[in-house]
Amino acid sequence: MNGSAITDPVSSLRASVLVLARRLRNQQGVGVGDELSATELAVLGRLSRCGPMTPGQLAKGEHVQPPSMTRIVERLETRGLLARGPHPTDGRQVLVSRTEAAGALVMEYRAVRTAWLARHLEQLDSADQQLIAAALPALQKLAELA
Amino acid sequence: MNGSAITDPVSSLRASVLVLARRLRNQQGVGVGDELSATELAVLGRLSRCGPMTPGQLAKGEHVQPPSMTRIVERLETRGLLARGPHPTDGRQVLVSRTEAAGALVMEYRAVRTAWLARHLEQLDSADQQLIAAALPALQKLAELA
DNA sequence: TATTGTTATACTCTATAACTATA
DNA sequence: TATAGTTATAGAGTATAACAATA
Repeated sequence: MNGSAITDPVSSLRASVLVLARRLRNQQGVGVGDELSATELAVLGRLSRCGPMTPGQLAKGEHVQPPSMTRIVERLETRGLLARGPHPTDGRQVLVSRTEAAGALVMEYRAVRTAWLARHLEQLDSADQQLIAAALPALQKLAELA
Repeated sequence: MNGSAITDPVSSLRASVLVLARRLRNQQGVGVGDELSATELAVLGRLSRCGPMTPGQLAKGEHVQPPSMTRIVERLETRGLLARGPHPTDGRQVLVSRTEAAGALVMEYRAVRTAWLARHLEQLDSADQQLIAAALPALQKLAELA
């Protein structure tokens, strides 16, 4: 009657992503001593993957505003998980890099959270698991689009 | 070198979901007069799809805690978008239902936000679009798992 | 005694606007 | 004058703990 007995695909994607993200956020810091938010973990992960970057690049990558990234970087620096250094050629910019201490912590966290998500993925039948796995690169592209 | 040049699938899913959700949240209320948050829209949408429900059922569905749902329901009631009524057989429970005013608003919002997401989906090549579409039911199941 | 919902409180995440410093 | 980053401020979203009412 209302036209959404079957929700349209885009709405379905939106709803699923919102719920999943909420659960991922609340799932954090289960057994690991130091608390690390979802975004903080994402930033450390990005630094691990891509090497030192400027706060601006990090902000673009995570799609947050620059002041938000300043905050995140600040907190991580306080905890000794990343270091701020000068940019070689541009005095305005800053180079943020992950510390060694962060390496171990990221691995620990990733294991815990990945386990949580993996546990849920395992509850799907293998066809569904494969569909999700197949769509991952596309989802990643979608998340990174301008 | 660090073992995550290729991020593992589960981490990739987590990262993409987090970024997408952030963007979906910030994308809200673009041209529509009344402001409606992502979760509020999700609740109204759920009521549209499933008919009147108790706050507890809504909380379970959206995977938020009961007090959070109380808040959301409160705000929506204040704006005349839903109504609280007595439960027919259990005096403790409450039946929440969408008002007619909400119907039009939901459609309007859905159009705006769906358009945003659709615009981004269109930037992917059609193979990627199909992969995402194919994975949607599985993602929905994943979001709904206990 | 268990369950449903609410109230009270606090914290995290993120944004916008204004400011500083360098290019 | 434009750009990178930061500071200051505010608001949205959600949680946990304690409480009330009904089963």
